[in-house]
Amino acid sequence: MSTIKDVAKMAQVSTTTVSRYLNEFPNIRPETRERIASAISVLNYRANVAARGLVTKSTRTIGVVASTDVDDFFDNPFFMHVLKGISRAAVQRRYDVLLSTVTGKEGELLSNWIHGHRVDGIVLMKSRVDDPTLKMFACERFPAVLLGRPHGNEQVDYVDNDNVEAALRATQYLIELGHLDIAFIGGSREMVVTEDRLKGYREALRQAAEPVHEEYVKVGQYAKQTGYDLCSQLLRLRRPPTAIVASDDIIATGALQAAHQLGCKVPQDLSIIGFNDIPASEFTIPPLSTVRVHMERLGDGVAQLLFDRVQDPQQPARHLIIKTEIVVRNSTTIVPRRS
Amino acid sequence: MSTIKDVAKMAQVSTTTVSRYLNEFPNIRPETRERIASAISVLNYRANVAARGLVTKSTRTIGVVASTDVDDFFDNPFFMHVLKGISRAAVQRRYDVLLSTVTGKEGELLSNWIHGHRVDGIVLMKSRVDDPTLKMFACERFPAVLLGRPHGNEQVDYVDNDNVEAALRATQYLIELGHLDIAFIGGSREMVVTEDRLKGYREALRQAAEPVHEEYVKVGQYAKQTGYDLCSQLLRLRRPPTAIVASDDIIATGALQAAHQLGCKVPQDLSIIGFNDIPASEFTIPPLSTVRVHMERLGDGVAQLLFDRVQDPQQPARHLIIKTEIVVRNSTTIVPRRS
DNA sequence: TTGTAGGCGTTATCAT
DNA sequence: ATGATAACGCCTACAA
Repeated sequence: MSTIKDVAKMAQVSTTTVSRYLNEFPNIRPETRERIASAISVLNYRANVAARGLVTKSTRTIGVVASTDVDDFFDNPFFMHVLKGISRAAVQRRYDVLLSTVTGKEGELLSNWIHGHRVDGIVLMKSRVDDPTLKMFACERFPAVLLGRPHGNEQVDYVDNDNVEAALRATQYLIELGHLDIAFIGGSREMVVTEDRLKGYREALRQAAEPVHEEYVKVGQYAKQTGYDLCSQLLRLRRPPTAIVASDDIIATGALQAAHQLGCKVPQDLSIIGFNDIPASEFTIPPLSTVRVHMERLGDGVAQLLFDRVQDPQQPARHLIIKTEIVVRNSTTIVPRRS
Repeated sequence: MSTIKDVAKMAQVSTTTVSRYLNEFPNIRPETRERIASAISVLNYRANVAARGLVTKSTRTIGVVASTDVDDFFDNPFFMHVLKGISRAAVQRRYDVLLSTVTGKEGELLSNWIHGHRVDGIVLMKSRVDDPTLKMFACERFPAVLLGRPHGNEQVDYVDNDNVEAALRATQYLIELGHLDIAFIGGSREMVVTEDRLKGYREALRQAAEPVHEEYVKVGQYAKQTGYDLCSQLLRLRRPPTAIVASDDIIATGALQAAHQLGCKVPQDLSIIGFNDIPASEFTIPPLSTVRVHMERLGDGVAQLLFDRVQDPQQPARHLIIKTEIVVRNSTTIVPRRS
């Protein structure tokens, strides 16, 4: 493995000049430039990232940390699409992406990355209601962007959907179809996104002057199994709901399966609307009505904000809200006659 | 940001001792140990990765490069599940994962990562039939593992499915159902995986003494659109096939859609079998028969081989073949009567 | 058990 | 337009 010294020696110049060449300084004689270029190509030289980072204090790397269970992360197309947006944006700017999923001790990971100068900035995926890591960022003044929104009014950059509004509209849509017994199933209430969507759901009911039946509100994890379990429970209720708002397509998918197995026909007996519009939603049985959240745009936005902040760490916090829209497919219809 | 010197000063010891503490050397007086520990915690110190890497020549990072289109990568659950396996294995060993998707100039990326000492080892996802990057690894003797298999007999570690065998069995299964007009649709023939599965398909036909109709063999990209397009083409043939082997569930999904739109009933009019058994395959209309490839195990295997090689770069090349199995759902049935 | 000093490969500061 | 030299923060002989 050759170093800058080897190149300098072969090109018969000082390491300084080689360094200048590498960093595209203007004032180098074309002749010297030539010699350096050919030396580099002969030696197949590439700058040592560690050495460079040590002095420049920059890594040209951004970290992406998903504070979720590994399965919930990789199995959920939502995250993968956001990740795609981030990755694409990073490649464009010639940055690398460091990826990590940790549950529990994300604090330690972040400490290592931040204080260990491992990354120039961090994307934090999914915020919890009471997120200690968020406080870290605030204290550290380290470039970071949140996917989702903070629960309090912390000064962090973030990109989020209009979740409250979206859930409100989704529920209203069901109400307009004549549904009154509408249930809500979601992931952990520790996630802000769950709270927000639940809030929109409640608000729609309130505006329609309908009561919220607490046995209609159930949560678990952001996984298919949760959808399956909760839907089963709902359908076994004395008075089962005629419609369900699922706070994630993955969950809706599980609900679909449960309904099917319990002989409950969707949408005739039960309407289901999901969230995200993952590709699979188009192919479920029946195709799933859902709230489209523009996953890649979220990723783009997150990357955009992050790189801006890396460049100017002092600027005031910025927020980006991506509008959603309801996609009506075949899992929702007008309310059935009560038997 | 504090350095090892700050810690040393505060703990009233030399940096050497602190370094020893960090690297868990045995001979440190409990008393000193205490002082160092508390200094670290007060200063919230973490070792600078660049500085450490500069001297140790290790990064505790593995690189994952997908030499595919960004969309084909992130949209395909196959890759995401493999990535999950890798990520999990890396976390266990306290390694970080650097992720990159590049099309075209993967050579430059790999050069930078390898010669720039950016990673300790590399996972290369998907091998092309004539892959120059593979030759690079061979020359560089850099720790690397291939997901898929090399086309020639290059000396590289790799993990792969028994693709030829699997496609053979899948096709045989269709033949046993009475099908004779069996088509094959797949991704690019530049990928070894496509060639292997095509080979198994041909072999099954050969063993059954059936001719291979070349108009029944069609390829495109590993994307849903390809499945849609190719299936449409096949169904418009003078004599359309009664069954299709799709070399990826994503492609099969597109085929399903095309059949549906053209009024061709699956499986009554057309049997389709896919590859991979992605989660969505269970929920397509109808649920997809497919070849299960144990995606996460592939990821585990890749990581296992890679870390072994990082530890001992000299050992001879190893290969891991993960057995597949056919999962029969509802997209395949006995051959229909020819009208 | 602990400390001193040199070096890892690069960039930055001053010179020339 | 180019060089000499001193950091950057850590580890590792070697010494005590």
